[in-house]
Amino acid sequence: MTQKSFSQRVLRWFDRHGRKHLPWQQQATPYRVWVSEIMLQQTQVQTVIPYYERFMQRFPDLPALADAPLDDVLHHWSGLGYYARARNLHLAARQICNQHQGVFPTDFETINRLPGIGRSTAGAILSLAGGQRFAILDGNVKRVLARFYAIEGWPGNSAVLKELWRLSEALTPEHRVAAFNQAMMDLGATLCTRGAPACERCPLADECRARALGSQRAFPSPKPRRTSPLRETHMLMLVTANEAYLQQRPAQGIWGGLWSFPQFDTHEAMIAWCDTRALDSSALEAQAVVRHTFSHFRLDITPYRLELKNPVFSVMEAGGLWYKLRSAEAVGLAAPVQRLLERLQPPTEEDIRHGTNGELRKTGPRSRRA
DNA sequence: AACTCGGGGCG
DNA sequence: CGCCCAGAGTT
Repeated sequence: MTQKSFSQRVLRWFDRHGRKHLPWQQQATPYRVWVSEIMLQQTQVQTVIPYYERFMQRFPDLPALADAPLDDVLHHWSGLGYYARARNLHLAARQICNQHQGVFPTDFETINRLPGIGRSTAGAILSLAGGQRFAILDGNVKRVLARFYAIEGWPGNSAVLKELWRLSEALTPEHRVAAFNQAMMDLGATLCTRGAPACERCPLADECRARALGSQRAFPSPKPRRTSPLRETHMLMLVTANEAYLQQRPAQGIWGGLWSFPQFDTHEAMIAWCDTRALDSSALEAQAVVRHTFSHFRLDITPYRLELKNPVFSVMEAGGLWYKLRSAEAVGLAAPVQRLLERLQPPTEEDIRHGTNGELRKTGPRSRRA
């Protein structure tokens, strides 16, 4: 598709369906666009709007922002997160007032050097507020372009990023740049969404390569995860001669609905749990760490054994059971829990004769949902 | 519970 | 240059 055809389609769509009544689109001065762009880097439009209104009421122009104490700026930012951006905003406002007599620069390089403003934000300010022909490349535009051209690779990779910038530059029209850039962001934010793109309403759909491949969601490629993060947990193995105490995990999340030992982030939390149930936490015996690997992270489990004479009623609560070690109960067990249960199983004389280690090994429950 | 976002800062 | 980070919202 030619640049002209691409931008015509996008602009035509914008005229019919684009957003034209956002607060920063009214009196789109460089200052107002700048503040909106910084807020929108971290938060979606609907959330930003009330913050933006309050911010503009308090800091209506560049001098108002530059003259304000940082604390006041942070106060108006609180709840948005990413407070370093508010600091940069304030710092840049002071720089503009000191070095440019309070007039927002209209030169790309000058704007690009201000703290917190990079290539995309500089382009957005100059195009949306001044109509200058500069391309942008925020997350929305990256997604639209990566799909339309089926660009392989993660956009954090410099070669991929360079290619996306090249495409964005090449597609940016000479005229109506503000509408075009706003339209590209709107397309990404409202139609070409990450999870369920509404291709049937997209003006580019019939030439979109990702759509032709039927794999819109594969673009842009996700960030490659090399070393999965290592997490830690502590499991309490409350055992009698024949039983172990298990709890059913919440239906949602890791090991949803499966049975597991009581689990704690810290050893201290485990001790506190024992103490409130009149269990002798000084008798806890730490066992060898078990490493379990998930698709996205590794989990180091530190098991602690606490031997009891009899099943103790005081630990019982909703979603708990005393698991009979020698009977294959029909409950789903998290994989590492099953391994730990096997270890708990004292070998019978028969096991010793046959060189096996307990009946769970032969007939133990599989990970079937309870 | 993982992923996302643009820019800054690090080695 | 490649990698990680801030942090609240989204999926």
